Amino acid sequence: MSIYDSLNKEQQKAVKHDKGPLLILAGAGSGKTRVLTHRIAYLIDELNVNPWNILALTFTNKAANEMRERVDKIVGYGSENIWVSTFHSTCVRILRRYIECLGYDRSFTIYDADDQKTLIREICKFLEIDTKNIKERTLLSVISSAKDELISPEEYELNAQGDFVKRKYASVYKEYQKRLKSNNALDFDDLIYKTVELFQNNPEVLDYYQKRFKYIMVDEYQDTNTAQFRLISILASTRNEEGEIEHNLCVVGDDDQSIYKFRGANIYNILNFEQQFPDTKVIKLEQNYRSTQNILNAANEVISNNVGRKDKSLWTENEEGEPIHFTQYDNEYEEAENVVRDIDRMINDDGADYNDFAILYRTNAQSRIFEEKLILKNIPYKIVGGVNFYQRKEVKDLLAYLKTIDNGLDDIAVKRIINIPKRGIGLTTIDRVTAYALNNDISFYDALRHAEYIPNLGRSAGKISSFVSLIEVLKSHLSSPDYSLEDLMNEIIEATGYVTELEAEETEEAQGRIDNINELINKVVTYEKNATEEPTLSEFLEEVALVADIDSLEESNNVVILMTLHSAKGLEFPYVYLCGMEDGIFPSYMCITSDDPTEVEEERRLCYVGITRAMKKLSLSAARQRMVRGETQFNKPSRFLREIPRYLLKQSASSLAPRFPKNSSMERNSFSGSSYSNKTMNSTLFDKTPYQVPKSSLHSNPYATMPKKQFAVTNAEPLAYGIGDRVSHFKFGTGTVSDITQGGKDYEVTVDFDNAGVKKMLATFAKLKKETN
DNA sequence: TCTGGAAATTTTTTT
DNA sequence: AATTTCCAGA
Repeated sequence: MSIYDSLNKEQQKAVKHDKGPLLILAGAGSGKTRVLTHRIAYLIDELNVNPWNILALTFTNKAANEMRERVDKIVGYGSENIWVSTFHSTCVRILRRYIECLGYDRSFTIYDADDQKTLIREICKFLEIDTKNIKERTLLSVISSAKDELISPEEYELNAQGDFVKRKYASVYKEYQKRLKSNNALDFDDLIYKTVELFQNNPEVLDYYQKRFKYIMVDEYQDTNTAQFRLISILASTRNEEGEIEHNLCVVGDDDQSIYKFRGANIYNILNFEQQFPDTKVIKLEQNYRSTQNILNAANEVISNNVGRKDKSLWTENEEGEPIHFTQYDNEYEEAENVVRDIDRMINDDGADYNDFAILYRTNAQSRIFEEKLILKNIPYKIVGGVNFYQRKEVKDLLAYLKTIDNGLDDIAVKRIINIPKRGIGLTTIDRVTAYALNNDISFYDALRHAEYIPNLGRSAGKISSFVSLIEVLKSHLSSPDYSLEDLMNEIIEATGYVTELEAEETEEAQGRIDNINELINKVVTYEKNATEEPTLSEFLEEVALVADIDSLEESNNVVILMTLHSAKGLEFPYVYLCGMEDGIFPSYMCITSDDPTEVEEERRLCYVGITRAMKKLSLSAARQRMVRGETQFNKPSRFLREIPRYLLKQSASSLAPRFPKNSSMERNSFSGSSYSNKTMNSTLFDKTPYQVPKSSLHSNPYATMPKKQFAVTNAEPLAYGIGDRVSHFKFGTGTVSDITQGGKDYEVTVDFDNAGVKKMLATFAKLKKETN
């Protein structure tokens, strides 16, 4: 049997595509990652493509790691040479090698949103811009969009001629870019922008990567922005032996799941792909292996209200399943309490696991109430998103020390820690040093080193010089051979008394901060242990800069997951609670009041994403009354609820106050009223309730039934070896089988190889032979 | 230079 | 409601 037999017809077509541009329109749950990984395997095993010539791009580390893991399992040989990584890491890797061509130093640092804001604030002060009139975040978003569109500061300035405000923006953008460069720093957008610039200005560098990446694959293509599009298209324009331009570019995406417009994503990248790349082959994957028919029908109906989308419709062989539940509660507390109670009941009565559940919402702020109720019920949970670990004050402080040691040009980092802990170096002193640095065209840190020559510093000069010598001592220790990054971290904590100070506080909050610091030390240790080459401070800081919150989500953790709809993309859960379904919350107030109708369409796509996360049961809820930023709001049920056909919905009465919106019959369930009538308990929102709850397999583990359906293939033959047996692999040599588990259609075998370490692989592809002696 | 309390501000989503 | 910024006083 072949590994491709388990794929459906369309999936096979995509996998077996040879050369030229390929657009795979993959609906939610249609097995796109399977297609991507199998296509990589096919290229290598059947078309003899060198693994070294393959580049696979994703948006999150999580997606990249998953793809890497799955590719490792099915590709026979050389899978470690395939370049699987995120856009941002890929660009960093390229820039670390060649950024000197652009006049930056190779040890550049990466600025996060916080650093950007600090920098913008400094610039506003410098250019005497009143931040009451022009907000920092406006400036940041203007600059970010410009970079996403590959518009340089000079070009922006040219286009801003007649417009006073735009000219201001232009001056800030110009200064911002100038300072980033003198700080030897790049922001997130720069990573892409500068790589494109590098390729455009240095044909020999471009040529190298074009020859290397002969086959390029892009996941979540609908989320790419203009800069990323340019990056991909330049890279993918290679010449074949006959000297013709060839685009061996395979993109996978779903225009209906494009939800990152605010981040610069350009939906026309996917909508116009066929025009951009003539001779594109288009393959649609419409069979869904994830959800019940009811869930898919609801999703299809909702998304059909959008115009200007590629026509497609998901279908499934799965059962009809439960109806979609909707409950309107009196307020957000009741909503949270009942959702949590429902989860608790299903865990106790139906044998569901914690990680079968996801609570999804539009904004991070909605998570808190759920968190409180989960704690009350003693249910383990994890909140994805919100304040990232690396954004915590204590973590940022310590990282700023590391950055200062690593790249003395990073003024933002130096200024952050110069008075942490308190050294009696205040704003006045910092301003004087900054002015000196500016006048002499040196970095802030270099100015500190010359503190004795700076006028009017007074007693501060001595304080500064002791700070400088602290940093210099740490630097010199780091350059000695036996000194690890862990040692450096500990010495920083020791020298600054950071933890001691927190311990003295004796509060729970301080203890939490100490825990975070210990966690950071763990990350350093893990990094050093796993580093493939000599661990460096730069590389550690880079790894830290590019993590997303979703990356740390381990499927093995048996906890209830709480996150925003945005974070949920790409994931699936048996039971999904989609909360806060109210006009003004979801869709958001901003987009309802906007005169741009495409904004509601983007929210609708977000709704589509949310609905299609659910495998077995989807529960929707809304609150009549909700406190938002200290103000009580009375919201109507979301307009998206009206777009779900009533026969798919089952409305339950909220536990305390069984009240229903007024005109609840005749037209397609209209939730128009903000006043309520006193209908009886038994009435529903709709004029008929034809729904019968099917006797579905609620009690069984959903993961056990789904994958079997997905791969309708007979089980693999019994294995010729068992746990403890000695086996041999054509590449990894001999080893001992340490574990065998039944996964889907195949056995997953864990082998502890004598020379290659522990590997997990699928029995069918591993072709292990039992050692007879 | 540092502190605490009052006042202002939050506008979705995030690699 | 919660967080950040502002400002007077020590």
